[in-house]
Amino acid sequence: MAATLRDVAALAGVSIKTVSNVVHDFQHIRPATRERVRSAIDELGYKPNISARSLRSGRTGVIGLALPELSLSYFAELADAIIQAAERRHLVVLLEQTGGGDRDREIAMLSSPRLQLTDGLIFSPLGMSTPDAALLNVGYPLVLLGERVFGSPVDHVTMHNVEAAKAATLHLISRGRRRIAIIGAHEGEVVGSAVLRLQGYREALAEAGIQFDPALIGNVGQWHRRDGAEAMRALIDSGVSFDAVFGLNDALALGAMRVAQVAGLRVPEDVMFIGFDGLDETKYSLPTLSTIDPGRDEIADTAVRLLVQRIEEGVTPPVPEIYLADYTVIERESTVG
Amino acid sequence: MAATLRDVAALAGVSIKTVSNVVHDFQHIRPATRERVRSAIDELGYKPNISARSLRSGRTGVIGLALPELSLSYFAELADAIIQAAERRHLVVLLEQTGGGDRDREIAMLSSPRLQLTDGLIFSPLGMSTPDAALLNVGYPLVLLGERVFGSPVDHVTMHNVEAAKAATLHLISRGRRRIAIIGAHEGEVVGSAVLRLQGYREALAEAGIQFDPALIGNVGQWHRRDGAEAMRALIDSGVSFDAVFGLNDALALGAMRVAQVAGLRVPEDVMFIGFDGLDETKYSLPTLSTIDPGRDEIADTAVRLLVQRIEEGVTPPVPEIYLADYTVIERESTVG
DNA sequence: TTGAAAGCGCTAACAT
DNA sequence: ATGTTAGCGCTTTCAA
Repeated sequence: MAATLRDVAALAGVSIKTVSNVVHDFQHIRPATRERVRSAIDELGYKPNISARSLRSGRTGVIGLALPELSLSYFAELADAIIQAAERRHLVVLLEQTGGGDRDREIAMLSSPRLQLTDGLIFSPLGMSTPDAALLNVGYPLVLLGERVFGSPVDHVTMHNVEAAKAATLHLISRGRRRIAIIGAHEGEVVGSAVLRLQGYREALAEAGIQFDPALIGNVGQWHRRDGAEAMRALIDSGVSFDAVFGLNDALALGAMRVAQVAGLRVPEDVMFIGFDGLDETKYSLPTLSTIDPGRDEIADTAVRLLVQRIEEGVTPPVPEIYLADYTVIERESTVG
Repeated sequence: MAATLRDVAALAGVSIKTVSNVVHDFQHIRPATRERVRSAIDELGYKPNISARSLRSGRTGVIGLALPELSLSYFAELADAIIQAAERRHLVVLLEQTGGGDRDREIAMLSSPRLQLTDGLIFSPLGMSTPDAALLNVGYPLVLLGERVFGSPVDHVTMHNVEAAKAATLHLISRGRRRIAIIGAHEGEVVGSAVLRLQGYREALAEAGIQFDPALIGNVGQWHRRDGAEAMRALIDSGVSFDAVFGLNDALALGAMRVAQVAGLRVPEDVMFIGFDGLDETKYSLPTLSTIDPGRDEIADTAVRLLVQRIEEGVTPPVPEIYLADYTVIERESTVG
């Protein structure tokens, strides 16, 4: 059986309060006492019982992270960053997967009893959308990620999607490209990353005085590498001419770039490619892929910081904070020259 | 403030024991009573306090998962599978990253107080090795993954590395290839996946009567896509002739295949490729990559099952169980023809 | 079939 | 500077 405060107190010949004081590094402890307690702790291998502590204090030191699925590299890297950010604040992360955009599962997760021993939740939905905003009014600290839900009553950490997509497009334009294809549009959607990034693309075209050509828009189902490959194949087969491709995320761009090369197109000479997400993988592709770093570490760090803040305040604030991370255009071989 | 058992009991006009009985679906409750309690629970939105429950019962319903880093796709997919397997058993997963093979951090993690509120741990080391086996004799239920540590006193779930690598090599041989290059050897290492898989390769060659040629062995530092690309470049530059490549993991194979294609080699006509891990990504590469499915879901499921078993037994068994998952050769475009 | 009550290990208010 | 003590919300004997 594990040692308790009481055991340590008995061995050190003091009260449990004194032991507790030592454990918590309180003032006003005689050095000799502290020493005696310390060695008793070591001798018994005492470790505080977190369940008891959190029953008492109402805090567990655990935060929840709910995201679609780790098999999607973007979310794996996001989880990586969030776990590291949490660790810096001495928090540990309980990870739940909601599946690839299943709205009902996402909503159910918000009231899952499994989150009971969590002090708060960082939530990255993929299926919910703005009309569901009110559902985020849960009774515990919650920080929202992503671009599916806006106007919710909780803190929201997201990125400058429109501006970043515009910057990506302008980057291609600055390289002299005018026939810029899009890979990854979601036909008919009105919310989410695809819509925002497509908007950024159109703004860039408008600014450069290039006419928008619907024939250059490649629609996809999901945002996996395969979808990018398929869309690229369709684009090539359609016979439309293009000299650059903006993949709305890196997986799409990588899949598309692959197909283009196999079809005999040279990158970047014939076609330039840029992606979006700043995946680690883009550093290792051939050629290396230009992309938008959406500030993942900053997003992770801010999300944890805001969550901790809300946890410590104890009450949901009247005005939720919206944080937009800085983005960076990362120029690599796929757009050089 | 959240409702407690006491609140529910008061509203339903019964004792807390009765409420507890209803919550736990015990027998011998008059239907009318049950109903009254049920509606009180609904009315108050009662949810059991897990901290209190686990203080009392000694269980939290949380298991720990410690692995190197989610940025490595293999571990992201493993985590995905383990979280799903845990969910099936109504367990939730607390995820810790030990970093990319940092032995000291791995060892420190084993006695981390952050694991306190965990019923047990699934541990996948990358830096520790067999001499450290005794360190796994921790005081709580532990299941070991991977091929870094053998002979430890705990349950171990791993795979038929040698046999699977042999099967991969034989697959290439059965396709008529004789000059099979290896990408991913770790020079000088005596423990771990690289050693075992290289052994399988050599056994296959021996069985087929093909002489081992050290010039075909590509050494790498890590097992990332980039390392595979670099090793491939070196191999091509060396001028050695080869008609097939066995990447010791999928990332290596993908990186290598890329370089080979850019160098003008046709896959599979000139060079066949096979990887190892069964990453989701191998389904979407061009060409799709043959690989070894090491039974990831089976590994995940077994690890969770064994852990639950140990948690329920309460004591470490005298004889640890070693479970070897089944592997499958997945034949794709990169080895067809 | 239900109730009363002890106590899991800890924190913190209060006492000395 | 240190000790005493009342609960946090739950599970679980034991009793009724």
